[in-house]
Amino acid sequence: MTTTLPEATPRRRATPAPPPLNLSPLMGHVGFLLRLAQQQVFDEFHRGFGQAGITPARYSVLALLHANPDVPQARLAEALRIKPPNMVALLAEMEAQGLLDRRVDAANRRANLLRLTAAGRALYEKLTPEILAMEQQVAHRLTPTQYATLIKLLAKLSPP
Amino acid sequence: MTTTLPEATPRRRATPAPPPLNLSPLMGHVGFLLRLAQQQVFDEFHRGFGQAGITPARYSVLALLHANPDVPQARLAEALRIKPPNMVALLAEMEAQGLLDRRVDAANRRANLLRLTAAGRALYEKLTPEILAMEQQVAHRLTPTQYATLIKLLAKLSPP
DNA sequence: CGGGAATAGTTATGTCCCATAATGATGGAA
DNA sequence: TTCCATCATTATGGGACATAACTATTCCCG
Repeated sequence: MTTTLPEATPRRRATPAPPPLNLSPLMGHVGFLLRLAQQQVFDEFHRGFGQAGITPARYSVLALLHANPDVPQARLAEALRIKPPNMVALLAEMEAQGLLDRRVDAANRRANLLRLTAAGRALYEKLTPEILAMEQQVAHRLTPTQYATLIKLLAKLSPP
Repeated sequence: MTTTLPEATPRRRATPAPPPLNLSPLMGHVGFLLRLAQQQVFDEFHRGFGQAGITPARYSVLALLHANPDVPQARLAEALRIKPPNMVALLAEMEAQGLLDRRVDAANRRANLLRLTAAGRALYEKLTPEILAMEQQVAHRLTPTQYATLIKLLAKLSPP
């Protein structure tokens, strides 16, 4: 291989200072700001945990089943705001990964009761501190107090 | 048609009080809260403005071109965090709607300079107060001060 | 009891947004 | 002039979300 230039330095032009756009009309819109923020967090999530086959949706299933064992999947879907048809593949994959069990409720044979396997619990407990750290790192422009305030306001925004 | 029952009253069972799930493990995760909040705002956006063929992405184009006429589309894409390939159909549809013009930059014939038509400007000016009102209505659980704080913190979260 | 309606999960399907790779046209720098 | 960067575009795939229709089960009520 030839001795190439170090990558950081611009090879040719210095990109003649493109004048920045005026973003102010969108900065008052909570919808736009939410989209930007979520894109950042999700990109970072996929970058850090996508290799391990973990997505935000799957992690949210782990978290809720860890705190709520033996819940039927329709009630999990409603808590996560995921439509029942979209839960099917999600849970089937996680079951195939050995993270949870779907067992028929003996008292109501229509319902599937969900619970984490030992592997699912272990994965949840391993991931949680890493994910919390990642989220705080994404919010590094905020002080801890501001971050806590943001969490509180976002929680207040959505219906209980 | 037969004289059916009024819809509001439950026909048969009173839904025997399903015990609520414990959501607390997710309430500390900014990623989950952002997803819930964005889903609310976007659902309301589509409910209120979808009929008119207006999506959040299209409105954001209107807003930025209103404040930044004659901007090349690559720089618009980068400001909105939309990849250039995904801008093509978006702008083509808006051009077909008569909301904007794409004209070749005489000084750089690779670039398309974008600007709103009179109809695009009029639509932007008509929509903006309605959308701001809708967003504040979605956030009705927050005081005006809390809403302003939320906007400020979200803006701080994303890179300038 | 027996039949109709609600519940629970699933299948099939479509849409929307986002992403990468490859192409063609143009411009700039050496 | 030649090489490489830039700009827009096409083709394509993936992921999250939605609705409609189907099956199986259970409940209610006459």
